[in-house]
Amino acid sequence: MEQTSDIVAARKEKVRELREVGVDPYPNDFCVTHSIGDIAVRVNDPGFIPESLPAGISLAGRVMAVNRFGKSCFIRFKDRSGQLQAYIRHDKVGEDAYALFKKMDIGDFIGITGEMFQTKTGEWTLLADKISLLSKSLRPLPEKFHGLKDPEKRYRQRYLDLIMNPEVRDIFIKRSRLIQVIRDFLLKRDFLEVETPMMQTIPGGAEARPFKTHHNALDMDLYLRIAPELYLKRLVTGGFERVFEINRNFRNEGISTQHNPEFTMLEFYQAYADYEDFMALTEEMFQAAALAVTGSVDVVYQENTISFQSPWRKMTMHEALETIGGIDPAAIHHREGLLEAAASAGMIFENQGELNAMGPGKILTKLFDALVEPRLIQPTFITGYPVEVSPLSRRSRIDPNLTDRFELFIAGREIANGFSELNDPEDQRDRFCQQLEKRAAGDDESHMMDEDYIRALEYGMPPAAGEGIGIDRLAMLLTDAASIRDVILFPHMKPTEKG
RNA sequence: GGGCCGUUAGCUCAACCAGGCAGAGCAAAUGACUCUUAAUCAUUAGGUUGUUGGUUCGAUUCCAACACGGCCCA
Repeated sequence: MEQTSDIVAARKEKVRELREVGVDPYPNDFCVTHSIGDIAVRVNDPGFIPESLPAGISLAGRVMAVNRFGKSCFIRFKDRSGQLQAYIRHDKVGEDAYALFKKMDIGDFIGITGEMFQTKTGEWTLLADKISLLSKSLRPLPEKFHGLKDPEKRYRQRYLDLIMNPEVRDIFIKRSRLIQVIRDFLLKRDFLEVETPMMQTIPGGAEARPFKTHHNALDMDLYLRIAPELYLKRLVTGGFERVFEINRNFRNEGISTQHNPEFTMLEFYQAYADYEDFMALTEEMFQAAALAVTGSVDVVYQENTISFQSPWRKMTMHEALETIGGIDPAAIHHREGLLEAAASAGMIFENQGELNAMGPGKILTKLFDALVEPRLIQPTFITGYPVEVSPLSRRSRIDPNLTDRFELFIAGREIANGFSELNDPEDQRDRFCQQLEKRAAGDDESHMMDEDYIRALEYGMPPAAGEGIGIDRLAMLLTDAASIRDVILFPHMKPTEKG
């Protein structure tokens, strides 16, 4: 039980008094004729003609500020679309209504019916004929000027953050628009939006630790998905040649400014396309998204300006390690050289088991993550990923140790991962077996065997390309957010002692 | 997992270094005020200083552990 402050007690007393005189503090019968933004935009238009307004405007919103005088009062109230000033006069609304109005507080929802007029400073204001309390607020809002700053409180009580901080509200509107643009982009290209299982018996499609849960009636363990990939490719096999899904993935890993345990991923698959087609498609998609969300293909992100203008830089992993990572080309081609390079780069491997499970490909990508990734600021496609770290990707025709795969890096982070899909069921089985060996050697992020997926491939899957894009990270880029928590409405937080 | 920083009134912050009655602004209450917009004026109230211990005559202040959060590193 939280201690009740004097302020809350006083407001509860007001509720009691209102009920006593027959006023419902929580009615639901007020008829709104316009949004506040609708009226605000009209009256602020240079070509506004006052006669164009209808007589009798009814607006509803939350009271954000009050300037009281003896027998009149200015308030500012807002709804989803905007904010407006209203003027309430004792001689206009009547004595009884004005007396009731005196019980209203900042934070209350009210409905006002009246006419627009201009104050002596020229501000268009709603002059109230009639005011109604729509919902009584019992707790005081944070302070009007400094707002709510405490990050913990902002995340835990996001509703307060949204009420007080318009820029936070704006981020989530942009996030919504981003997802809408991506959805439209894919639908226009004949992709079908689908939903696949969140609860899986074999958590596949990525290398990550899953969350485990339990189905009571079936008495069986299930995993929350780490990726939808294998189900989406089953659908490609089933004849849905172009599919996509925008939905949550769950990974049982640490939390940071870049990681939330549940995050939103776009995955899409297209038959008869390859990874090069998808690099081109990705450029187009990101340009459309940047334009729709920020109005430009050049986006300011923290201390950098990111340009989504085509063409984007492309490098192989080897090239990037040599030119950006400063690794000796001779060292790249054998395990010992790579381990030496890793040691001189100050990388520490946690235990011998993990190290034993690592082939040269894994060490290579670890080196890349440490030395190159943070330095890829402008959009860059990295290709030439080793087969060892790409168990679901098609083998390169030129070098069977590499795959037809790319990852996209922007602002020093991985944003997307795409490849031509491996559709040879025998090769896929071998790859899974190699993953099982790594798992046995101590790498618990290795892929599990999925017999049904192989069976699907045995029926024949058309050649296809697939890609996954981290929506939260893309939203961060396009809203200039430093932390993933700033683009997730309710980021994961540990419960407090009091609950 | 490690390092650093933070947690004081509803909110934003002081006071802590060098222990001695815990303050301000906004919000709130009461009063004045029919054009304010961070309104103004007067008065009033509001605190288990994150939790638990320790040192001390005395702890918001010093020490320890813990909880939660932020940033950085792994």
